[in-house]
Amino acid sequence: MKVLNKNTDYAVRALLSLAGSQGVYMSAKTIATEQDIPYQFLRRLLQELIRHRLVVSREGASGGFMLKRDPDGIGLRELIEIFQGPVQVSECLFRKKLCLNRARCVLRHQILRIEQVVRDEFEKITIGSLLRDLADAGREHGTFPLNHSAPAECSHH
Amino acid sequence: MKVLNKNTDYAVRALLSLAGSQGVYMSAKTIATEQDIPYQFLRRLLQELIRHRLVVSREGASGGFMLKRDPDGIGLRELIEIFQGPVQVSECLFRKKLCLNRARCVLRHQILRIEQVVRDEFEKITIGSLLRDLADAGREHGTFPLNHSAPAECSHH
DNA sequence: TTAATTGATACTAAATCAGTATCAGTTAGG
DNA sequence: CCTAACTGATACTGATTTAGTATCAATTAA
Repeated sequence: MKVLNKNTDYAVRALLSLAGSQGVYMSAKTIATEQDIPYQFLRRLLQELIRHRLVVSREGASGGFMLKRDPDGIGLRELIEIFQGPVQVSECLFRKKLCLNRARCVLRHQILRIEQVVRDEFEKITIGSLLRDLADAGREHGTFPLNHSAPAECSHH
Repeated sequence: MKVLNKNTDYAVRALLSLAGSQGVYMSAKTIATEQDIPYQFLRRLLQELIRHRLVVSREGASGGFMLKRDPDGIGLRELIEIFQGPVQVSECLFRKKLCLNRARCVLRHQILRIEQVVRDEFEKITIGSLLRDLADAGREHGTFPLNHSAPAECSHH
């Protein structure tokens, strides 16, 4: 059971880059390099983030992307819902009103409870909180957060 | 984000049927009819449950399947791990020791915490607990739990 | 003018998901 | 001893999702 797909995963990292350089436009190429995300893939994600009004863009040379919303207001839950649809445990059985026989749908309220727990947990984790963690980790190691010169170690197999 | 796939989903329901008729062998056909699960699909799931020693089988005419373990000891977590692999949030980034640079893996400990929460929640839900809920729901409505004559309403689209 | 950039799509390969089909071996009961 | 009802094992299929690539047009700073 893998919870986050590449879309969400990359989106989180892209937003961390953007949150780390607020006020200036950052190009997709820069983000892609910094976070080791496939360039064209990233561009689609950014368009999606624009559609959801999390970031804004400026076209043309020296254009790029900038975070529009407060990093503390962007939770993992929202990103998951954008890129992977609503958090739900089992679609066919417990949704869709197919199971009119309540005795057959006994799992349902348990499942709904878990869905709520999962949503709440992901809601707690925001781009802002992650960025602070990242800054702390950087301080511990005497490096700047989101150090641009850091090697891209998360390469693909 | 869909948490349970059909495998897990059907497995839970099959185990509920088996737990509801402990001590006797129940054929795949009976379970399939009772829970409205595609017959051949179900047979593969049952083989998998045998391999994991959750159920035992008897071959030949009037053969079938029987629950081997205590229903209270079979949690959703175990079933998810059998049919969907270990509960993990994001494979590539935070696993596999690829991210040696700790500053780049800041999400990791947050993610691990969520993974634990999710595992714990699914652990709490067992075949035994579900069966009791089901019996309660049945009593409320004046029907027997897992009533064999109940119509199969969860048909597929 | 041009090089760097975003906007918008179209395309592909591989993996996973959900389901079907087949054949061999086993067993209870007539 | 036959046969019908089973399980065991495995191969196959079509649809969908996932992850990634490619292309072309429009915009803008220098």
